Amino acid sequence: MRSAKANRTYQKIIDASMRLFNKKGYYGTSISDIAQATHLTKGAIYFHFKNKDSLLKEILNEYERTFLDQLLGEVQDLRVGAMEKIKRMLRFTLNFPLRHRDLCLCLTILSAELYGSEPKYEQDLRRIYRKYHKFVAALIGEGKEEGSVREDIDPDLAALTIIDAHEGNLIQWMMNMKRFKGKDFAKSFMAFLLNAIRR
Amino acid sequence: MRSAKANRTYQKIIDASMRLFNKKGYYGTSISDIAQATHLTKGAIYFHFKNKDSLLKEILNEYERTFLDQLLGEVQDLRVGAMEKIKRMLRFTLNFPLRHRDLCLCLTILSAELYGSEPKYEQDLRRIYRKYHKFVAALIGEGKEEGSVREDIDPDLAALTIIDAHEGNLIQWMMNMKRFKGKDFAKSFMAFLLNAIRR
Amino acid sequence: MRSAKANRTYQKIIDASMRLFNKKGYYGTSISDIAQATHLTKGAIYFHFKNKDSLLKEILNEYERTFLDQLLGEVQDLRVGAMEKIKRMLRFTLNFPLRHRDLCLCLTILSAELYGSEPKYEQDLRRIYRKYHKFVAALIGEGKEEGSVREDIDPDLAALTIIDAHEGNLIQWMMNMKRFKGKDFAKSFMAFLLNAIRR
Amino acid sequence: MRSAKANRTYQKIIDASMRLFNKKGYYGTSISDIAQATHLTKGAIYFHFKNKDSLLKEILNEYERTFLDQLLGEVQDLRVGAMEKIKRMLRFTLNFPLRHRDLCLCLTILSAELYGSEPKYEQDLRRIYRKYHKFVAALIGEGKEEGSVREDIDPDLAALTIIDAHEGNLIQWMMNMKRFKGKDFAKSFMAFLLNAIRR
DNA sequence: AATGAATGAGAATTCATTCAT
DNA sequence: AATGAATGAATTCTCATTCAT
Repeated sequence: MRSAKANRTYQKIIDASMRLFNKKGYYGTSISDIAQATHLTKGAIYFHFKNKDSLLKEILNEYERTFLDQLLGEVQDLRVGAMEKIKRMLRFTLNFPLRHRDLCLCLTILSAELYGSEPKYEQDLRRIYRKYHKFVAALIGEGKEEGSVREDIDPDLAALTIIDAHEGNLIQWMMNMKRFKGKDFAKSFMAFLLNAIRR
Repeated sequence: MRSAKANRTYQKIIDASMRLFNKKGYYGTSISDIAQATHLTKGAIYFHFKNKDSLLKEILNEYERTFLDQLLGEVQDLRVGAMEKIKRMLRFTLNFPLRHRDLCLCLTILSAELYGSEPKYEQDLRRIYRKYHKFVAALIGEGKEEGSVREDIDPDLAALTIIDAHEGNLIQWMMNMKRFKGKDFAKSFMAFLLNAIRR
Repeated sequence: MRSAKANRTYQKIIDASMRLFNKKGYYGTSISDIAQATHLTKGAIYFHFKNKDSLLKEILNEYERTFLDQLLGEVQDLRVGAMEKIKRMLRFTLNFPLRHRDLCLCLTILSAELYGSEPKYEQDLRRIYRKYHKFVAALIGEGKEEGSVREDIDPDLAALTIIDAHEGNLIQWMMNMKRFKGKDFAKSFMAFLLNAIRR
Repeated sequence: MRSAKANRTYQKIIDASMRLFNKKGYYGTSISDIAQATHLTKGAIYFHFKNKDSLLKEILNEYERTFLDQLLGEVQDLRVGAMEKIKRMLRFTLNFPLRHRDLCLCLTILSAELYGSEPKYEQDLRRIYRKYHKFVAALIGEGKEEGSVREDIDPDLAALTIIDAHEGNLIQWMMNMKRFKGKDFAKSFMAFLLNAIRR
């Protein structure tokens, strides 16, 4: 059982790392950078994390816990129609970056930077995306059966497209942060997607 | 005026760099890697490129020339309706990665990896995206005037969404290359976007 | 506050650097050379010094502290005549290289090698020489007022000449180390200079 | 027999090299720098000079020819008293840098930078200085016999001191170029030296 | 007489990681 | 729980030199 102090330090390191990974990328961020940002020494960081990799994996885990598992928990077992679930899913997905900006950008950036680079990261990333994709595709499938989603939509490909769009959205949002407000962005985006699939 | 031999070597370096940046990211790729991949020495790379930065900038330039300028050239002055232009724009955009896979992925990866990291790249990236965005937004605007695009669509945000989606699409495509064919992906994606905006 | 161990290592690096700079010049000496000479790794050198430049600057500082400030401290406020001060100044100056051989040669070599090359060093070198020159010129001025120094001597130019002579002396001493003893050299040199200015 | 054009290029390279060695030192100057300064390619430089070493040696030779041999030729066989010869020697020596600034500084800088660094340069430098020293010492010896030079002067050490002073003088002159005029400098210096040895 | 492409060794510097304290 | 010193391998980049043309 870790002490409260240790826990605080641990989270401080995670938070600083996310911010730095967003700003400078994974390879662009050194342990020294993280040490400086947390007012700790490099040694201290190695006390809390086995190595740079494990820092990354913890961030991926945090994403899975706070985004994916949360999303599934909130939507999956609702006793409402499929289209309503889809709307809630989109709302959750689009609101998430507003509350967890760093975590969210971090995942997007890391997937672009690390995907393909080394199998050790690939596996984790793939697992997360598969889980996400499977869930979205299932919802769209339900929608088709229910008749609220257009017939010519392939659930697999549509799910992929929605996730893609959301990913790219984050990248563009990051690049245009000063020009558009997150709320407007999210609203326009949601309407856009609903138009696309709704019968 | 560069000699034919120099030109060949130059392009060989650019090509290998794109492939490597895609696979391992910009920071993850060393000049040594590029030297090995091209069967040249590190010194030879530095004969053709001032430094690693300029290698990157040349790739960005190449993207601007082969994708953006080409797209603008082909679509802008057509004597057809706005919706037809939008369709051609989407077709060009979606076909492009099939013919220029490395260049295209490279841009996506680099924008995610480098954006925000260092102002020197930011400027170039921003310039390219602005140009792209301005063009797409103008087309959608034309479509609204013409009456072929839904009235509740904001051209600026919709353009952004289309570009986003396309970006994210590439990331996902990269991660799912083995599961879906590029052609199917593109087709599904195009239908999706047209549904979203068409009146 | 640096630990005792760090201080020892720090000084070991400074000492080795001076010896190597004397033997091979600043540009001729690599960090690898210094690492080998100190039985440390290159990384360890960079732990103690930001870069090669700062190593150099520390040596210049050390010269200022151990030679110039010491000299000023010992001579400036003596309650004796100007000519006596001049003699003591010369004695101090001429004895200094016998006790601080490396430091002294190092300064001479670095000034010849680096002067004009890069403004970053120029500033420091100039500061040190100005301070030295100002002090010597003042002493000679006092001597003139006192009547013990020839009237046709211009303090500024004479000070410069004395400093020059001393500098050149070191270069030649270095080149003739085996032929002349430092003591004889210094003695002859002192007589020479006194003859030159004494009324 | 080299063509006129080749000779011109050759000299252009030598001149540029001297200027650059003065400004950035021997190790600080690259063949690329020289190529740029001469508007030639590196290859062209290697056509005229075997390597960087031989460039240096040619400069040392030029110094020996234009300074030393000239000085000996002008003074050695004069049918005048020793003190007069000494005066002429000093005048020649002190005027030389005014007419051959680059060559002169070059020698000083190279001796400081290279002496001790590598035997191959040491030899040449030592030869030149020995020849110079031998000549000056002989003159002072003659002066003593003639009775115009103080009895307590040791010719060997005095010669060394004069050469030293002149060397250091150049370094200081270089560092103070803007503050003192060469002419004044030389005059003050000559008076200084004559005072020192004259009976 | 000169160019331009390329080599290969070595330079400065960074950085993940270790470990005694 | 954390520090500070050190390692060693990798990285970007420079540079003297070569050689076919």
